Amino acid sequence: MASDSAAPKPQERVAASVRREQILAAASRVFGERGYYGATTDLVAKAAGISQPYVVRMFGTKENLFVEVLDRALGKLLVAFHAALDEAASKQETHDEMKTRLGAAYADLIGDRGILLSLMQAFITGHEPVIGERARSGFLEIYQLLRDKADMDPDEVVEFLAHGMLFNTLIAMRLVDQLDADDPCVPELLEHTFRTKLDIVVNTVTKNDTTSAADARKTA
Amino acid sequence: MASDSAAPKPQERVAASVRREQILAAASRVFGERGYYGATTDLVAKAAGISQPYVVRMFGTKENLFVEVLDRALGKLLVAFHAALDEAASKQETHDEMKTRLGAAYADLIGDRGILLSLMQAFITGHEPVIGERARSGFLEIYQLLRDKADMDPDEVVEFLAHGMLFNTLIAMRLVDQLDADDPCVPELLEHTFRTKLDIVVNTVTKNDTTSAADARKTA
DNA sequence: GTCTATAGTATGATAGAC
DNA sequence: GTCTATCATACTATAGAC
Repeated sequence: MASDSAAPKPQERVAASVRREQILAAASRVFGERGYYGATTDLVAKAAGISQPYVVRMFGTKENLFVEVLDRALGKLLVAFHAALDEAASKQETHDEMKTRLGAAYADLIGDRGILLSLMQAFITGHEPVIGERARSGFLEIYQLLRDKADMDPDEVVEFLAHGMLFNTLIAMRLVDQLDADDPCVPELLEHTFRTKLDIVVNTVTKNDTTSAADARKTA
Repeated sequence: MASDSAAPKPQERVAASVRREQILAAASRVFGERGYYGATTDLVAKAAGISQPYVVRMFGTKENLFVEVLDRALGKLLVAFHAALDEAASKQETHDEMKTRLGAAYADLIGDRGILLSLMQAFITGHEPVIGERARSGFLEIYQLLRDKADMDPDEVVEFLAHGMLFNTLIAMRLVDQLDADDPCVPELLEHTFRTKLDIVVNTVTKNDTTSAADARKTA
């Protein structure tokens, strides 16, 4: 109800590196919601509170902006997994404890819908030469990290990734927000997928949820 | 190399029901590749070999066309699963044999990239009121079919769905086409995901692959 | 570091002919 | 059943001022 508070018009001069991150965060939400083709540089600009030509000026092309959004998401994911593994190692946790920790790190990261959805959008854009290539190499990087640094065997990694993809889908579909639905299947499916009580699921998933991309559209 | 053979200009009068199916098939490919926002009615028209206003005339709005594409995909999926279950029942197969049969039916269906990708695009568009609602109810229908008619317990269903989502992602990402890549992880990941030898995977996945959406774009 | 103005193109949908 | 013509809007990217 707080008017258009999500995208305050800065209009002040800000260090390029700061502005860069603001734009990337806004672009994650817009690309996540509308996909590579459907997102517009103007929507990104509005979500970031700056002018459209400035977005283009800073990133050159829409394709390049998307690739940078993807790199940022993959980077955060790799950093989170490395941190979780280091933590598990330092505490001499068991293999299963480490896997739980990895799952928690993942759930925490994709609590940011922009990150989650822009990753999914990248995977679904595999036919674009530049984006597809980066998506594939990023996915393989994660596979290798889990197999080598987390010491999982291939079947274990596949299991882990498969559940991650189902997480992604349920959150993207917004089934998590449908708990009040009349269908008793919804809580059943969610509890069995997330293997934990529902209130924890909802808290984790809803925590970082931002709606700036939608705000920008309404404001437009 | 066969020029633009994929989208022959019909120009003849054809029964509306036939034209309808042609447009839906073309729209599946276009929406699958470019998403709901990024697809255009003109691209759909070109892929179907008819004029853009005729697409709008027949389906009213782009949103309605997308919903019909989604319904068609969900319908095919449900029919395929029901048929697989009936077949398994008539042959008095074991629970595990039935699950294998379901997996095969799924792999066969998503050999059509248009179906696979437009389903994924629908899931990722959960924030659109009409599309999101249909995507959620369709997903729940599949969940219930597996749990009740296939007699799986919730954890089994989740396991089945999770692997399906990983299938989807790997195919969408076009990792399957990257077997010649220098990275030995690719075949390893694919073999463990699809739990079968690679040549079977590739044959199944590549079988129905059409490129008409891409053709339409080049022709434009 | 950031803007306004704008060029050139593409968009969804309607009107109306055949 | 299918088209051409067209309106009003929106797109990416560039030019150039401050």
